Amino acid sequence: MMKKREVQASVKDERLVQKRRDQMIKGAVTLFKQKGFHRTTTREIAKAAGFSIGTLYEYIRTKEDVLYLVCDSIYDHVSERLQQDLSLKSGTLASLKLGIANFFQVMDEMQAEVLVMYQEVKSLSKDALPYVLKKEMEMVAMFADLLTRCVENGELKLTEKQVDIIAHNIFVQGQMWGFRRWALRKLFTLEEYIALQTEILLSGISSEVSASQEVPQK
Amino acid sequence: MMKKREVQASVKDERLVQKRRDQMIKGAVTLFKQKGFHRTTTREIAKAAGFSIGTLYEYIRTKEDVLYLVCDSIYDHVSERLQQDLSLKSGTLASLKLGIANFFQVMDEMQAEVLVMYQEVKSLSKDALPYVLKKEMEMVAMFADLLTRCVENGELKLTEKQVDIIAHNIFVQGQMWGFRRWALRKLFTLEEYIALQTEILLSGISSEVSASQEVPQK
Amino acid sequence: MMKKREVQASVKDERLVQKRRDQMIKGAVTLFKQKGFHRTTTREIAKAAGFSIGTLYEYIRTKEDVLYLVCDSIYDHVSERLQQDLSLKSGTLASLKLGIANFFQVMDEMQAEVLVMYQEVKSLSKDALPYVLKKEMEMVAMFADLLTRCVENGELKLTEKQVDIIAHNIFVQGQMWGFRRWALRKLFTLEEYIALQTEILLSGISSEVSASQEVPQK
Amino acid sequence: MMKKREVQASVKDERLVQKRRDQMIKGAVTLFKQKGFHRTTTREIAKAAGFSIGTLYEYIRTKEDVLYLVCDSIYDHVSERLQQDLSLKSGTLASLKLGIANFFQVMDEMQAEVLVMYQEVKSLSKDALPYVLKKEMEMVAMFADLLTRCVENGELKLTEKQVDIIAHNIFVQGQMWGFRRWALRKLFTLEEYIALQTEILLSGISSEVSASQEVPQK
DNA sequence: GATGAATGAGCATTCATTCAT
DNA sequence: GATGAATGAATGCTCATTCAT
Repeated sequence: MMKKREVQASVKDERLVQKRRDQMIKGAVTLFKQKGFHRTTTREIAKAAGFSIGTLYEYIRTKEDVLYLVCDSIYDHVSERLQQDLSLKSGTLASLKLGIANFFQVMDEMQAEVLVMYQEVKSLSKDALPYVLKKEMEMVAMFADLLTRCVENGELKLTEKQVDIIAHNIFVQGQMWGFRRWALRKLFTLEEYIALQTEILLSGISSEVSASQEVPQK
Repeated sequence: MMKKREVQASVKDERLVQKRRDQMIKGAVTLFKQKGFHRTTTREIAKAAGFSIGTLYEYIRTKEDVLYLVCDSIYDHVSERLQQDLSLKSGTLASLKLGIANFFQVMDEMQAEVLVMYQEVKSLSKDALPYVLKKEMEMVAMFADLLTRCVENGELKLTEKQVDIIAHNIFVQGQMWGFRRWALRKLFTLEEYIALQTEILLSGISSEVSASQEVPQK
Repeated sequence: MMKKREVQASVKDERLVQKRRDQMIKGAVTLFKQKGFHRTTTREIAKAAGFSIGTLYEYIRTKEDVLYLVCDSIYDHVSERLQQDLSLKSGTLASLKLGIANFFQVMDEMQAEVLVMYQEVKSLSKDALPYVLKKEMEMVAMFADLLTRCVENGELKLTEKQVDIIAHNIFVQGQMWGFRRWALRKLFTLEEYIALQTEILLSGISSEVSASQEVPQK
Repeated sequence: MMKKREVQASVKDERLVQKRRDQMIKGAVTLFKQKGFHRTTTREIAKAAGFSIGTLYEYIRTKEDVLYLVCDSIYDHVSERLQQDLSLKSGTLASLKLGIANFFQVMDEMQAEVLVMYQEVKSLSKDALPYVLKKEMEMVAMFADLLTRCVENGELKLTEKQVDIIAHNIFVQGQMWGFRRWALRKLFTLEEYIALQTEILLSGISSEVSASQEVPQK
């Protein structure tokens, strides 16, 4: 796990800093969702967080810090959820399916946050960007690990490269649901989407027989 | 095909308008790539396009018009390329593979433009956004058509829903190469990426025997 | 009569200059009425006049020239109308009444133009302003002359100062009808206004008996 | 009395808002006098008021707000002065004369402000204009009241319409002194002007014998 | 003589950031 | 620690004027 990039605060009391930042992040996410990072003013963030503009600047140095804090917080939430699901599973096909399903579920729940993050990361300074990108790689790596364990267990037959690309695909298809929900919702429910993607993903890969009969035919 | 949303120009000469807008788009893409839409000033756009700020505003009404013009131009380029590839092909597996490969190729070539577009669309007004999103759906539909023809020819066995989701997947995996090249490049060349994705896509789907022997083993 | 302040034109043909300027003034008055001088652009003036912005500048040097031309033209019209009425009349009370009535009538007809002029004169340069103000004094002087002739004829008994102030009053009350028509119209018709003002003006001044029976009692 | 149209301020402290706006109005009047509303920039207003452009916008929303504030303030001053004079007087001829004299005096003192207002009101938005015009009607109404009381007391013999028109005349003659001082000053002192106008006004109207002996013969 | 594309100084307004209270 | 008034650089956009065709 990486060392956190520090955002400097004037206030000393660590507990207070955390509390204020949580308020700040909560307010900022709502605003960024609505209007994006650039169209949101620091005053609005302060107001949404429930304190004055002066106080806001006691806990951050620049507006960009808020974006970083938001991105960091989102990743923490998603990572945490994933870790719970993934780390404990043995390398079985069933656990893989569950992991994927849960990931898509998280992406659905945090859709707004994830959307915000992907549209605004590029606004992060050269300083913060790599940190955030590395976080993303960590999440892809979790899926790669899961797949690798399945391969080791003989449940899947994949080359290393295939493991990598499929891990990426899972991750991207999860994001896709968050990103393109406006289009996909017209075609599928989340459950259908999960079932279809899982089936396609595994159909050519698993040692099992094709699972096509599992696809819900709405 | 949709009717184009018009961007109003003060200048009457249509040929000149086209020329100046091309200069403008070219300059703007470069700048948006570097700094994003919001951090780019209209003055910078004018300068990059090779004319004065006053002249810029002879060809657009607002800064957002530039973004719209950029997005529109990107879609036109990509669509055009796709149409060439896709429309002429008969519904054979070979033609599908070619179509996918070409799409990924376009995404690689236009990576910067596509990246710009995806990070900035949300900055479009409520007026322009649906137009751009519809363009995207058109492109997904091209793949869906292609797949449907393969199904009709008996080369693939897919339900309608599967056609839809796979069309989306192809599209998103193309974008993924554009978006996440920074990560993927460390793992694959474009050719490998194309080969791997194609294989995974078709392995569980086609009526043929698994095509695993085609995967390049670098 | 003053020498006209010249507005320089690039075009030589005097007849053409006059024609184009008439178009220009007509268009400009309409626009100034609607939006005032400052909110009207030279492009709009050119368009309203029926030619291009380039052509506009063949006949004037600056935007302010248009305002001067407009003001000058309005004064010419009003002066001309007044001169017809006033100069020919002998110094009788009846002729005075007629003169006043006609002036108020003109002010009613040219209300828009006069309104424009009074709200925009201050925008004239230090160069043009005195010229326009002198025009105004000339018009006041016409009334003073008329009154003086009445005094000489024994129809009125007035000191010189009284002549001056009454001339001003007549002029200002005429303008008042133009300026404050929005308020006055709710109270009086033009005819009533003329009758009332005339009566008030003359009641304390003329050698006759009070003319109160002339007041229309609507 | 009308409800005030509110001009929104970001600053909360009402006392400070009033103080800053007073500074602002004072600076703005000076500038508008010199160059008119349109030729005055917001930066100049801020500077004249003694603070930065940013601070200016903490107390107004748009440049037009400054104009409105100026107009409003002028009316308040004039109204206040008038109210003191007019409201307390019984309906005697002497009090009427005093009222008129005081009004002309105010117009002389506030000449610059009044001039500014009359040349710039038309620049007010459709929102603010009616408010300002109504203020004007209120002032005319004060004179009408005064005249009516004189009629009731038998000091004047006037029809209702005559009351209305004379109230308007008084008001306009007051403004005339402010507006046309450049011309009138050559002919009269303020005192002479007041005396002459009062005499003319009352000579045909009052129940007294003509007051011509009161005219100052400078 | 007429046209209209090009120019760029100028302007209103915003907003991140600071700092005295 | 909290507040919010003050700041002024920065920005989108306008428009009078010019000049090559």
